Amino acid sequence: MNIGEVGARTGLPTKTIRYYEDIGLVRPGRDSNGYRAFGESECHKLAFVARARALGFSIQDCRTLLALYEDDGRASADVKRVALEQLEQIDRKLSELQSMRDTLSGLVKACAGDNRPDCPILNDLAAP
Amino acid sequence: MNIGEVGARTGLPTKTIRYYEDIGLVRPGRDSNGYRAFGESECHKLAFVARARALGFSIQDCRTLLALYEDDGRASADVKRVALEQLEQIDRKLSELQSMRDTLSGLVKACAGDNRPDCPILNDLAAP
DNA sequence: ATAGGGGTTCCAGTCGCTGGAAGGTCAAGC
DNA sequence: GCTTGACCTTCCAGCGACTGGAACCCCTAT
Repeated sequence: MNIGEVGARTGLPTKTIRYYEDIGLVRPGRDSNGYRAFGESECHKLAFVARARALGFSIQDCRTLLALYEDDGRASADVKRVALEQLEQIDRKLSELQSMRDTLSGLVKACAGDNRPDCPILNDLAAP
Repeated sequence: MNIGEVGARTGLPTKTIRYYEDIGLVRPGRDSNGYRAFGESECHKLAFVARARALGFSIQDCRTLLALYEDDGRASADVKRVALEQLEQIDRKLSELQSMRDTLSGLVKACAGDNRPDCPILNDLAAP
């Protein structure tokens, strides 16, 4: 399978797939013409990574998850721990964003948005 | 005022302040010994930027907001537009994170987290 | 023979810092 | 006067996870 087809199947840009090879996430073979040759399993791994990335897991987490996935003797607790940490990370980010949103939306509401210079948004940034 | 005091006043690391000078956000003078010399207004600008950054505005947005702040003839509509775009950005990010959270928390709940290898999280990543 | 659509490599840039090395400056204490 | 330590300076490199572009090779169809 060429890189283009893998991209089409996984939804990953070819650039990203090459990058994933660069950093050792996958190790496709090579055709005699120098083209990367992906087997089903490499393609599957990439799809796995694509889904993990879509859940916000870091590349390092993806490495860990892939290793666990390929380890028949894994404990699901190990997977769960990684996932829980990611969930906590998301929650931290969510609450940070939510508090930004609260502040900003208050300021936006307070701003007339007309052609006069008076502006509560700038006032707040200048001295909250 | 030396960079250290500006850092203490604004809460910004000195590294960041030097970086902000590098990219032209502020233009402190220099003492005869080569040290940066910040006046009240430069320090105030940095505090302004620090607060804008804390609301998630990009450096480019900060430039725009600073310029508007310093323009007595601005229209508050121009400020509001920048803020509204940022609010929308935050909302997009929030909903993306929320949907990650939903998926991930469902998977985490479904995972026993014991020492057996069977794991819904990995199953989902492998084929959702 | 040529055109196009694959593929390859390598290098640089993104964003917003952050770390570290190598060195100059200043105030306090001995 | 000398040392110590905290400050300051510059410059260069690296983070994460790609992304863009240049320059080139390969394959197929017309």
